[in-house]
Amino acid sequence: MTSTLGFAILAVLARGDRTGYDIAAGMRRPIGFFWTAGHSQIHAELQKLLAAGLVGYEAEHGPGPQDKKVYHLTDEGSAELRGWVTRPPKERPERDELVLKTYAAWLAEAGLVRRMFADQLAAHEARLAEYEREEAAFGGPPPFGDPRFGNYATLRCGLGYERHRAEWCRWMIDQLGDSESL
Amino acid sequence: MTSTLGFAILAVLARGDRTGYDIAAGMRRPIGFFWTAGHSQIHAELQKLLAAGLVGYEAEHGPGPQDKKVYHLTDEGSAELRGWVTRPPKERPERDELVLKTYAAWLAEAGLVRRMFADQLAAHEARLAEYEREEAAFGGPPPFGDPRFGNYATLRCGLGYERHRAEWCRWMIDQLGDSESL
DNA sequence: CCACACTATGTCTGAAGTGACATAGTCGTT
DNA sequence: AACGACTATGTCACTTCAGACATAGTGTGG
Repeated sequence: MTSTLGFAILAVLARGDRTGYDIAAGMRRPIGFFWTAGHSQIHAELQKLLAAGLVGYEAEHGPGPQDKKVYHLTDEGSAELRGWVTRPPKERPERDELVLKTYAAWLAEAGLVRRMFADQLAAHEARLAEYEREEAAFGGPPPFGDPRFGNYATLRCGLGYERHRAEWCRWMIDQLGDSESL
Repeated sequence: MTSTLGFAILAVLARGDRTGYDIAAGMRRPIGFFWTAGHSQIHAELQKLLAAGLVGYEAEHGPGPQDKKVYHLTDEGSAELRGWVTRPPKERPERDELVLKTYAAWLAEAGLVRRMFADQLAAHEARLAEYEREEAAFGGPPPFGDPRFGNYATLRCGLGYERHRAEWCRWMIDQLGDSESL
């Protein structure tokens, strides 16, 4: 009964051996914009994966009170991951604070709501520009089977998401527009 | 220190008095596609809101061992909600299982991945059709200040999201396309 | 030579969220 | 008259997650 976080870790390890620290660093945004976790969670999860025999590690001398542990996938871990990839994802409930605020926006002053959406729009446009730069660095999609295909495909998703979100913000600002106050 | 769930409840109550049961029912998808919660969580949260003086209730005789409690916003609750609406939302980390699977998709058979995306696409198209029917029922956006503005604006967001998602699924299927297997 | 940032592992507390269990009245159907 | 669906409130156990605390070596810059 590996959790989704467990599979996220396995997915990272499938691309190369890493320490818990490296996994956590790789999951910090904006690099890993589809799953995040603090290092405390990752260390705990690694111990579960270890107990389940899905990962192993080589201890090396490193900084800190404990040895540095370089984790790798076992054959069982690799098989588990491969099986998981094509199983239909379970629906996660949407929990979006901005949309919730929008639901209640009719209670507030139009000018303040407009300002909030303008800030959101700016943030989305900044991220969009960043993703577009990243996309340009790929010269088109890598072939399926290349690990970089995964990076490119998730980037495409992020790109589409930011565009949708920015467009919605613009629509909201339009709706609120021409309200005298700001 | 009201939680976001607390504000979700206040936002629902701002539109009319309701029992805990009604709030939970209203938050079941697909009606409330921006925040969901089980009834157990809602009853617990209502007690916190009550202790904080943000809501009150009238007990009526109803089914079950306890009285039925019809909750309403207090003036403090209304003020709290109004203040919260235009405060910038805190960034929630994205946690998207399908995107995570995509990141690891290079490990799996193209045919199986394609099948998974075809299923996802079908689900998005079904929801899109449903939202489009709902949108048609509005004859254009209600004016800001009308509670129905909130419903329409969130619907627009959902519409944009489903379109973006469906497009991305189509792109993925295209990438995997012409692979012999299925 | 000292301070600071970075690498690196881990524990603990508490909040948030999920699903099962418990209880019981009303209303419509068979 | 019995059965099931719906209304209605609540508890409990469990998992997930976030953030603080604890410890300590290495490398860089002033």
